[in-house]
Amino acid sequence: MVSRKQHGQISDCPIALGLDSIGDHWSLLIVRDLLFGKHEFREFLDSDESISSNILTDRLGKLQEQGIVAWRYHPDSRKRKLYYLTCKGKDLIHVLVPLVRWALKYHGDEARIPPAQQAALASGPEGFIQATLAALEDWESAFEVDTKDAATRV
Amino acid sequence: MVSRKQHGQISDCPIALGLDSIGDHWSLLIVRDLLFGKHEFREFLDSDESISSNILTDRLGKLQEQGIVAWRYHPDSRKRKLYYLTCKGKDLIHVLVPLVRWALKYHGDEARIPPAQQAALASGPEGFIQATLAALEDWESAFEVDTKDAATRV
DNA sequence: CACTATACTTGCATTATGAAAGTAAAACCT
DNA sequence: AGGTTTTACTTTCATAATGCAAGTATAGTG
Repeated sequence: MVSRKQHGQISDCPIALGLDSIGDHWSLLIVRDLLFGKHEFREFLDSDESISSNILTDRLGKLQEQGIVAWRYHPDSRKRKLYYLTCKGKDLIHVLVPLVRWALKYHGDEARIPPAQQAALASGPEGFIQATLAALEDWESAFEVDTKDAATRV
Repeated sequence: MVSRKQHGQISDCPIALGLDSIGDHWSLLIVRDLLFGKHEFREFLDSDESISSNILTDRLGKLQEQGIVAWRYHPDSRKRKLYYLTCKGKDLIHVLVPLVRWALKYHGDEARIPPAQQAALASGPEGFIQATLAALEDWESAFEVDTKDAATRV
């Protein structure tokens, strides 16, 4: 195990509490992948940011501990796991979208958005959120996961 | 100098770019302090999270490099610096507020909010943002800082 | 001109990170 | 059935970031 504490519950400020959950370099990027259609270990490894497998394992574990991520076996194979966001995890879209808007406003020249999201984004922040969550719900019913139960399967 | 690169520009995803600016344990907490009336080195040191002075120096430097924070001397003394948020920095309130809402929703039992913010928060997210920014602007005109110029004074 | 306050810096021990290689179990392939 | 491949991790080890304590430089104070 690489590590188990993040920042270590240093204050009762909600911002500090929030950062304690997702305020590291990788957690929000994994949440992003999960929001936009990636669900397997290998898919996260293959993202542009090229996370190491040990860090990915660690962060997936922490996100599960916090009830942000859960998983089930792939229906076709017990050697594949399908990770997905719980309600708590999906709610982070309301943090991610303002972050994207800020980054586009001030670093828009360096930023590039995958074509798949371009269209949804054109409909404004609210439309983008609705479209993204609707796509996730399609996936959830296709794979029969219920994001109401935040329980971690071990 | 403790460090100069954060994550190191690993992809052109706006989320990764945003995290590169503020995705560490301390930067957003400093921005929070600056949003809510703290302006001096010692005040940041005295926050509940008890940041180390070397880390504080480092992060203030990085935030200045990125045009999120600037400073001027205290009118009463050239040995005191007054740090303040640029427009780019103040805009992060639109990221912080959703983060607070998320944390309150899922960690509300552990969270505690200073009385000063309780009232403003009661008027809803938009009212809170307006009240916070209005208070900042009062400070800015009292100390004659112009947050339109993001230039770093050295 | 000593004394204090502010804003850092430095040194050093501890902890986190990252790249590469290794492993265990399931599935697939003659 | 037995070897190979795939998936999801673990382990190892070098490097980088962090955190505490102590030190320094400069401005202002008595």
